[in-house]
Amino acid sequence: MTKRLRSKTPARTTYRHGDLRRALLEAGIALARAGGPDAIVLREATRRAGVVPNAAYRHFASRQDLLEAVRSAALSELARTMEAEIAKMRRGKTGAEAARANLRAVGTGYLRFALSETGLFRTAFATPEFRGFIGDPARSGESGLNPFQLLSKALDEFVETGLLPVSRRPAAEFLAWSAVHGFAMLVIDGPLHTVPRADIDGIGARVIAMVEAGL
Amino acid sequence: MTKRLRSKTPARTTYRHGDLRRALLEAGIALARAGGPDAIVLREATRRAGVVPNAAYRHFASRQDLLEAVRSAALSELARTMEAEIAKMRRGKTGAEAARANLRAVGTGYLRFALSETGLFRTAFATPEFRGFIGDPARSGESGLNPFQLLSKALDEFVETGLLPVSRRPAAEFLAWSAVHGFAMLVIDGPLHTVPRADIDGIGARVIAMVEAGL
DNA sequence: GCGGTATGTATACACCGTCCACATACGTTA
DNA sequence: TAACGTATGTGGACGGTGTATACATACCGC
Repeated sequence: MTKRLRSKTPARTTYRHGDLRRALLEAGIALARAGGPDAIVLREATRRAGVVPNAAYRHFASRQDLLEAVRSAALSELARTMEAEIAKMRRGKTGAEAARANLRAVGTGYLRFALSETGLFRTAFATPEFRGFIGDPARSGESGLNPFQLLSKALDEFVETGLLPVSRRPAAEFLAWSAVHGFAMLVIDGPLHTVPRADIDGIGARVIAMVEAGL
Repeated sequence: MTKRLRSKTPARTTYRHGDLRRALLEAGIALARAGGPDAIVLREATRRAGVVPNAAYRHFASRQDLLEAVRSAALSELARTMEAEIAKMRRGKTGAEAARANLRAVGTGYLRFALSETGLFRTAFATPEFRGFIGDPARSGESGLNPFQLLSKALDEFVETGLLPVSRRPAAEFLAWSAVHGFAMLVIDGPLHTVPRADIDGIGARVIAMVEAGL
């Protein structure tokens, strides 16, 4: 377990930092990106900000509090990745065709983020603190919707275009989410970990197809 | 974060312990059961075994190594829970009906374990070390099959009884597993965390139905 | 009965999160 | 403009962790 911990900003001329909270948050995000939630270590974040360990406590109540802030940022970035995928896949489609493309985009965007930003993705789901998950602007994308809400919207459209009977709409989010989230987990640190990316994409597409067919 | 760490066996009359490896493993299992993978702390395990911290290194190369051993035990117990569910649900059924019951039992057994032994379940999937997952007797139930193999067998039966076309058999494990595993995750430390158990069981049944319909 | 090896002990190190007391600079108000 | 209160960063300490290295003890095969 070799650790290579170095300061980005070893010495500061001013006594005050300027924007330490943001600096710590960004250090935390960088750590999470590289190593997941466990890699977010307070002392290292302060080191990178060029500040003494305890300075962090002026801006975050605890390590957990910093982690929570990083988590919000990760969820927000996830939402943006999903939005980008939606915009791309939906182009030029209408009605049921658009609804299908939309739901697929939600799934593939989710997986794209999970597989490319593994550390942040794992951080985003590293704690049971989901209270306030719905409707927190800090966790949303540019549309103002968080990942969960993007999925909900896609499913609403499924009902509107007659692809899903109203009777099966309730809790449908969780069916779809379960499949895609579980798949991501199995790839990230499960039995699919060593499978080549091309195969992963193929199986991922089948997972999304399963959701469409089985919802 | 109050910690109540006490020795089970504070003083030993003999210099040798007798079966320290087992004692450490069982302490590790107890810790994991109560608090998940992060709760497995080497020093506490040795404390419970009534032994000095470094004694652990005679039996486990590192904390990670102990964690790995606990993980195997957890997977084994998961397999046994699934086997019990299979035996229960399959009773008196044959052919396609038995195959369906079998697959459902695999899913519900998995969920039963995930929701009742949360700490062990989270430990079972706490690391990307899935090399050797398939076919390790230490991770199997009484049938000699591990959780993955139990699922595979259930899907084979789906093909044999004509419930699933051979063309869609490859990698079907991962589709089914994704859905159920993801659902478990969303319940354990996701947005379904606060939903009452009765509702969870209902949605869980729909997840399994989705798999059957969409496979 | 002896010697080697397996097992447990003692001591120490670096790292972590966090508490407390202190120092410095900034903003407000007189 | 000077004084002061408050926000922010520092210094030092404590108990916790995993783990390395050197030493002590007991068991086992000859």
